[in-house]
Amino acid sequence: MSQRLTLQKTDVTAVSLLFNALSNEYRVGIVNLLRNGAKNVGEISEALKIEQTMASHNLKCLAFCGLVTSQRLGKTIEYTLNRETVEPILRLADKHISKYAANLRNCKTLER
Amino acid sequence: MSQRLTLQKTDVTAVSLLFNALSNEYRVGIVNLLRNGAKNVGEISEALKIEQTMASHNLKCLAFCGLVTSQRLGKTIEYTLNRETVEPILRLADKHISKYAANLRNCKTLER
DNA sequence: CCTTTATATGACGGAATTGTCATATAAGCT
DNA sequence: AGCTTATATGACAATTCCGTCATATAAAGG
Repeated sequence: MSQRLTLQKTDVTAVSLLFNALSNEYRVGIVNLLRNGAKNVGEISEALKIEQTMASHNLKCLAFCGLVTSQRLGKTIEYTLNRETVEPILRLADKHISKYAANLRNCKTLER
Repeated sequence: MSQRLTLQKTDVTAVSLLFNALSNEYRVGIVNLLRNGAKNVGEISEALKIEQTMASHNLKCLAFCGLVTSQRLGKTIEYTLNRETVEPILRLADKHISKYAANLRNCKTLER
C-alpha cells in the first residue's frame, strides 16, 4: 500500500552511462576543445593529436549521449558542443576538483 | 612568445577521473542513496542489495574523489554525501538526460 | 585476551573497454 | 565514372575494470 511511490528522481543507470561518456580522457579533451567553437573531425584529431579513427569513435559516443551534435558541411562533418548542459557540468566538475579532489590528477586508474 | 598562456581552465585528466567515479551503476546508486542521509556500509549494502566487499570497494573510490566522506562511529563507519557539489551535478545530469538523452537507458555498453 | 561484528584490503579470473588496423561510405572534383 | 579527401564502421588483440573470494584490521563485549 504505502510502498514508496516511484517518482524515480534519478535514473541511476542513465546517469552512470552519461558520466561514462565523460570518463575518458579523449572524450573530455574533445568536449573541452569544442568549448572554443565547433570543429570538424580533422580539426579535432589534429588539435588533440589523436588518430582520425579514435576521434570518430569517441565522437560517436559523445553524440549518442547528446553531449555534442553533428552537421555535415560538404565533405566535412562539424561537431558542436551542447553548451547548455555540458558547460555547467564542466564548471561544477572544475569546482569540485579544486575544492575537494585537488590530488585527483595523481592517480591513473582509480585505486581500490 | 605569444604561446597561449596556460590558464588551464579545465584539467582534462582530473575531470575524466572524477566522472569515472560516477560511471558505475553501483557508485551512482550509492551516491543517490546517500541523498536521503548518511548511512554506514552495512546499511548501504543492504539497501542496494550488494555485497559488503563491493560496497567497500566502491565507497573507497567515491571517497578518494571527494564525493563522499566517512566517519567512524564505534564499530560502524558512516558515509556522508558531499552534497555541495554532488547534488547540483546530479541535477544537471538528470536535466541533460531528460532533455537530450532520453533513450540513454536502452543501451547497455555505449555502442561504437 | 578471545570472540564477534563491522569494514577494508589484496588477489585473481572473467568481462568490458580501448587503440589500431582494414575497410566502407559519402561528397566533391576532374 | 574514377579519383581523392573526409569520416565512419567493424573486428580484434591488448589493456583495464569488476565481482568475488580469502584474509586483515579494528572496535566492542564478554
